Amino acid sequence: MPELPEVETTRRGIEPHVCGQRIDAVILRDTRLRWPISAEVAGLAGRQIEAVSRRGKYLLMRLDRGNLIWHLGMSGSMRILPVGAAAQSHEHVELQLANGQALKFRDPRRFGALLYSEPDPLQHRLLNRLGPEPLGEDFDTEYLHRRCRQRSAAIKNVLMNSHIVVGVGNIYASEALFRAGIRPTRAARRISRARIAGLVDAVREILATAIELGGTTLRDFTQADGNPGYFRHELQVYGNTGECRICGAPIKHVVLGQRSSYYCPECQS
DNA sequence: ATAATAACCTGAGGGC
DNA sequence: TGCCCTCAGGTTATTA
Repeated sequence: MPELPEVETTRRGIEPHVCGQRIDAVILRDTRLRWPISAEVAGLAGRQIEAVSRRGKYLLMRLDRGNLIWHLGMSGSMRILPVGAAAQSHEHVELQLANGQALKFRDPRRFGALLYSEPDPLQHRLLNRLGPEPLGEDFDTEYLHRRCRQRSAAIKNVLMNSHIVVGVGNIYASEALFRAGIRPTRAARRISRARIAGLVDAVREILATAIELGGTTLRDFTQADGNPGYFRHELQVYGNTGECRICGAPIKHVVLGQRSSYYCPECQS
């Protein structure tokens, strides 16, 4: 479920509650995530959480010794609730903190992950080859144009490739391409530099706005306080089985790289 | 190296 | 009500 805006929303939601807190207890109800949760995680009681950051769709917690690397997968979410609150279904991990609050990780499909890394988590094999942050300076026209230049793959698949740029998932890829006026099926190498420039702007604007609105809630995503994200109301094409909000043409639905994709055949070429 | 495909898992919703 | 099917915000591993 969560793309960059949802992960950033989660980060901002939990940070004030967990930063500087000692972990009193770790409760592992189900360790069968994308990768099994290692025994080291079970022994983290007594450590202190010093910082919560994000790299792409990964949430990183720096402890006084070691680091936690979280991924929300397709259906993961985090909540802050008082210690003792009844556990929901699929609430696989709970960190009970010295302030009486608990960080709860819920993930019905278990595509998420919780990894422990003693060294710098950015050097972890899952993170060390990620592309630039879309809201950072390294993601610019020159960069994206270079990465697209030789590629015959559809631009939407390129945008969703975390080794090219992180954080852009199925919803925001469709929305950014609509905003940029580019069909998701277009071969990346067939897009002019000028239109790539527009795409870079579109990606940045869409993601920034989505963060401001607390992400997109379609089904089960919630912010850490339980509220939904409100970007859903801003969606132009994703999940739109009706007409283009700009020109009225019927929105097209195609499958690209096994993922549903939506575009306006009039506004996007 | 790049591109396409299968795989991981549960739940919701539609059709019958 | 219940069964069967399809689909869902992600990513890795495997194969051409």
